Amino acid sequence: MTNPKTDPEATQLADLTFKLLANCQEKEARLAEQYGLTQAEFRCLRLFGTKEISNNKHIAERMNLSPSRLTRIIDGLVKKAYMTREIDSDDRRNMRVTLSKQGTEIVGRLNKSYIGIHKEILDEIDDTQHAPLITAMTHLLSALEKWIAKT
Amino acid sequence: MTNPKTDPEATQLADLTFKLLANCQEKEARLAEQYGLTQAEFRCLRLFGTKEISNNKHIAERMNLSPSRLTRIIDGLVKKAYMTREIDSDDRRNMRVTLSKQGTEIVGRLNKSYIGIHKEILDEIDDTQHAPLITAMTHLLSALEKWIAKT
DNA sequence: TATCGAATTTTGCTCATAGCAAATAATTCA
DNA sequence: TGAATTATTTGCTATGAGCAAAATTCGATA
Repeated sequence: MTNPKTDPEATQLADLTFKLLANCQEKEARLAEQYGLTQAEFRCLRLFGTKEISNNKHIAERMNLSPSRLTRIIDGLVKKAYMTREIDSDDRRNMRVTLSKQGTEIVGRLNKSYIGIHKEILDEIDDTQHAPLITAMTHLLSALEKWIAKT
Repeated sequence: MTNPKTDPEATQLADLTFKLLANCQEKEARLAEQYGLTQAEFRCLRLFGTKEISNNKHIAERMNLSPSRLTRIIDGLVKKAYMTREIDSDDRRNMRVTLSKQGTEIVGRLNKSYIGIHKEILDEIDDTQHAPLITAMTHLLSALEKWIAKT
């Protein structure tokens, strides 16, 4: 194993992810604002996608937030009429959370914008680099997930 | 130009950056906690590096935060004895912010850890993929910065 | 040189974000 | 049935962050 202190690749990667993090945060903040959403609401809607995820707790786990926090985020989305909340008749402890008509509509537009941004970004990069970029980042993501899991 | 609605590369990239963002945030949060720092303090120290950046306002701009917020972040770092703050004799309006001895020491350890994590991540990825990963991500970062600048 | 305007930091206030613990309601199991 | 468990919500509290005003200093100009 080489000396970690002077490993130039690891140093470069560290620098890249640090800067990417800041820039991606900025990107999401701007997009959320365009749609009149808070960042948490944005994340929640995008994570929700079109699939119906049953309960509060499940979404909270996926978003890495406490259930109580999630209650209030969904409060906001219900107030904005993007989501509806009703008692699950199979298990009356659960709240069945679903997208409203306006909800699916905005998620559609929002995903289109989000993808559009990445299309613009890809346009700035040489075509031959697209596939390597995707595979490289897929590897990076899975390695990162592994690192987080083992901590 | 192809149809953005169904562009599979842009869709994949969108998904990847969305997930990477969440995971990188988590990674930074854990590392900051290990060192008894808040995330803002962590970012500030890492951005500061070993170089001496003169004033409050300059750091605030780099960190994309308001000067008043920065004042309090540096308050914390001064309280933890990682930084010192003194009036700039050239322009007495400025506060000259510098790392203390313990500050340089912790920044060194912290950078080493940060790089170490990325070394662990690289270890999970095939050697031949390292260089492509770095170049691809460099392109991604510059394209992303360009997108943000033009918004 | 005296004064007015601009720049830098700090402080007080306010609001958003987020978790914890208690309360409530519903289910499961002994 | 009754005790333990699970899901959600509510009250409280702490932290994160910006805005506006105050204090200090600098610079330019009349």
